[in-house]
Amino acid sequence: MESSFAIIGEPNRRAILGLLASSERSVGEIERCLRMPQTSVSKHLRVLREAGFVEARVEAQRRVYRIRPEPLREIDAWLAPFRRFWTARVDALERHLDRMSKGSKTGRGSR
Amino acid sequence: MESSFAIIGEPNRRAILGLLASSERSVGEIERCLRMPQTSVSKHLRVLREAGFVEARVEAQRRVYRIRPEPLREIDAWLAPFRRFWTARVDALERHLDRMSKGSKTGRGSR
DNA sequence: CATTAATATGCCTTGACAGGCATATGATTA
DNA sequence: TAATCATATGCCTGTCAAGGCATATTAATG
Repeated sequence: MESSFAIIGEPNRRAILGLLASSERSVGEIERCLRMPQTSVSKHLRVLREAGFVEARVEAQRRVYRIRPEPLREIDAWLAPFRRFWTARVDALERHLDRMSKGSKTGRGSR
Repeated sequence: MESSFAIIGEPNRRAILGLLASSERSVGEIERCLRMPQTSVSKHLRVLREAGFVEARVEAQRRVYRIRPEPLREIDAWLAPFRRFWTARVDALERHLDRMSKGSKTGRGSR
């Protein structure tokens, strides 16, 4: 399961990440929120953990999972070259860039 | 092959999209640039096309493919709730937001 | 019309992985 | 220590999709 991209291809995994986006949760909480079998949650969490999307803090018998941004950032970065397709308010400009090719260093801090 | 996320899970597909990000290309050009069998390119393009990532213009015997932004935008949108994890320069602010919840419109960029 | 170029499609095999179930591990409390 | 809660792991099975290969389709050109 190499790439970060493949990891978020799985809907349940996205759901888990979505949940954790708002705040950290224990496995049991995730299980209940998403109504998915505990064993399944644990497995997905393992994948997410090994890919660096989440990390766990041990708290008594439970493990509280939280987001780790790096892989998501990587994905965000990959999207960069495409942003001009919807960021460019001026259509003409976009068309222009299209044939002038490489000029993708669109300086201006977008985000 | 439902979701847009699953689509970009495939490395070759990302490569194709990456190529098209700079400018539109024919199947043959993609084939040569990426050194991947034509039949494979065509299949991936089909998947990308059906998922709305690309569209083709017919030009004589060749089909020139170009990016269609929508699905990529969808992915970009999905990332939104996570951006605060790396956008927040001030750690304290982030912690704060964590319990104050929604306030993610972090507009103002310095630098 | 025959040939060649450009692209698409069908079939087949193989490998990955999600889901279900049972069970193991580890920590807690009585 | 036994019983229980919380989480992880192992095995098995079905599914689905990528890659290879041959071939079909469509357009251009001689």
